[in-house]
Amino acid sequence: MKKRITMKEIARLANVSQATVSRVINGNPDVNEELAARVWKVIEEVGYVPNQTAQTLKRNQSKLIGVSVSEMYNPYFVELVDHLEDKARKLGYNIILHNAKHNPILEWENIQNFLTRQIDGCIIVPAGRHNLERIGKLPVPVVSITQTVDALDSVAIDHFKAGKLAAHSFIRSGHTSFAYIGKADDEKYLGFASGLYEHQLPVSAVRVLELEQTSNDHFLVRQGIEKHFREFDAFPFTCVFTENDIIALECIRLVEERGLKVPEDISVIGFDDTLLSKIMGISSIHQPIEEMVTTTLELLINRIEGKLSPDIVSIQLEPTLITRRSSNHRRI
Amino acid sequence: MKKRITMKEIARLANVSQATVSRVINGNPDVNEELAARVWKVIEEVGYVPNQTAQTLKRNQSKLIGVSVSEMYNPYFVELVDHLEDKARKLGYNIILHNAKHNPILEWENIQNFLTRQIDGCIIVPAGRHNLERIGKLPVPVVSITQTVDALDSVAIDHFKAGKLAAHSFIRSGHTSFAYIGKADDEKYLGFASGLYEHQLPVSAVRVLELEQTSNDHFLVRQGIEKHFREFDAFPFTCVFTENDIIALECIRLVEERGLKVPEDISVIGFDDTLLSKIMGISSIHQPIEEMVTTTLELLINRIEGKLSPDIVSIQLEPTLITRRSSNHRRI
DNA sequence: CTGTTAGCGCTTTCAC
DNA sequence: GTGAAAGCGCTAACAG
Repeated sequence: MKKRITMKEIARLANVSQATVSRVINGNPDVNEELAARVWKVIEEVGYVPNQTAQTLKRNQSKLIGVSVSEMYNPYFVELVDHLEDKARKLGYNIILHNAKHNPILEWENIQNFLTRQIDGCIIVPAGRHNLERIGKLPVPVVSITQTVDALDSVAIDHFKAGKLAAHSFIRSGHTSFAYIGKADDEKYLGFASGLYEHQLPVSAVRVLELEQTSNDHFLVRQGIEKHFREFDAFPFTCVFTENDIIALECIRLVEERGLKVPEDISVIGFDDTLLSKIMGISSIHQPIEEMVTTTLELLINRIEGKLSPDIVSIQLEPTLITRRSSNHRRI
Repeated sequence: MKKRITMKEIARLANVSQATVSRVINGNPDVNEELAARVWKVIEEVGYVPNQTAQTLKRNQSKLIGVSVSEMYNPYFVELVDHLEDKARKLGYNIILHNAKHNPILEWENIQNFLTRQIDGCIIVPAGRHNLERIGKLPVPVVSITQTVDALDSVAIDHFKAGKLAAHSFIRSGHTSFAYIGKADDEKYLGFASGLYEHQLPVSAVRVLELEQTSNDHFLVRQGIEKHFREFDAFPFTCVFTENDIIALECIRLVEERGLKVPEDISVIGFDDTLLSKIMGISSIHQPIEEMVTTTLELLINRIEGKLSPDIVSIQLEPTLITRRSSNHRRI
């Protein structure tokens, strides 16, 4: 464990001024080549790395982006974070990650902590709506990812359209009685209902099984679904659209435990197209993660660099339905 | 987007010196209560947050811990990171995360980047052995988590013992022909073989199916296993121990696709006891994540604070076998 | 108890 | 082209 080396030390060893070392490191073109070479040599030899903290203080930019996600149970968010970290690093930024666990108080604390670290910008998967207003007033740009919200720049797929996709697919397969599991005040449910409506199916054709908890812990999700299923002797629907893949997976397991077959008796379409659905052969609405991440970072960095007009930017990407085994069945 | 407020500004507004504001913020007990109240009031009013970058520079400690993981495909590492972040934050530290993707060059770049950010310490899931030597020479303390390595402080379960647990369990269930899927130069394989040896079973009783790639991408894992399976008309073993749960899961799927039953025809024990095994009912070696995380942070922070003798600390925790459906079957 | 001051490591005018 | 010097926001002696 050797001591950290500073620029001053490099300057001394290379027999130049600190200013010159700084110029060399920052690629200032008008430094004598010979000097530059001497400086680089010393830097290599002693393994010097610049102190980014001091740079941050001086330049008033940290090259740090705060990322707040609402949870990590859903592999979808993990993929998101993984790509964000990778892509941001390639753009010269580092990420500082917090998991708000669906807790608005924690979310706000985390954001305060980000501020403390002098982040240049912030990307959030909002944990509810509680903090949105004050998040909009932060001294740094913020982009909401995966959720379109009024007061913030955002990048997300069109959830309404996604819901329609699921509805249309079920209808084309001959289903006439439907279920939706998840939060009902969600665009994707509204889209689903709207998709049915377009085909003259009444809203009453869809049974909403609302889950109490917001967490996507498998065990809790399972309990939540089970509670609804216990009310049925026979299932009053032949297909289920779920808020996410975790719910879809647990739904399928519970259906099968009751001796019914997926997709023959009950078809299922999930949401997010995560590893879970890929592994388990579950049909799912695909979210283009890489595109969302690229778009989000572009937007955020443009904001950081002040290149955008103050109007809120709301980017909606196209959802697609990936059909796999769980809904690959035609009724009648 | 308002401008960031500094301590100087607070001092001006509260009509005190900057030093006093600093004292108030840092909870220095000998400040006049009335003054302190006045300062706090201003802080609240303008929503001031201290600039941790400046603190870092001055105090020469960043309260930042670098975390480098070898991959994120395995949910085990996700859980690890999630707990690390949570626990570290509660101890006053933030985490800066990098995914080395099993790439030693990337791993080293990431560590350099950590240094640049003035991390106080570093926690790594080593991506191979390539960088271990120079990692040991870093100017900050480093703890290896999940893997015991010679040159570094480490916290991990006893993989050798874990392998034995799996072997003993299979033997007790009446198995006499075994397979291991994963890297063969792994302690857990050695333990497995040793467990068989203890019961007078020859090393030849275990068939090693080595996977070429280190990544745990489901698709690649599946391909790797398939390649081995294609060589068999009938499986020359009745039970399989795998390096991790992803391999276990894909193994089970492939066995079932061949029309065989798990656990009746082939029993399977995985490793890590991740969500995957919990959801899918796969027997698995449990790793006590929370305990590992707590222990690791304790160790690292003690090192940071210089409270430990220079000797390398290698902590081995107890593995346990969680038996679920995939190995719950007695032969003959 | 409170204010003044120096300085953490770096960048960036401003002279030379 | 290169060096000297000021200052980013904060903490910690040191005076008073």
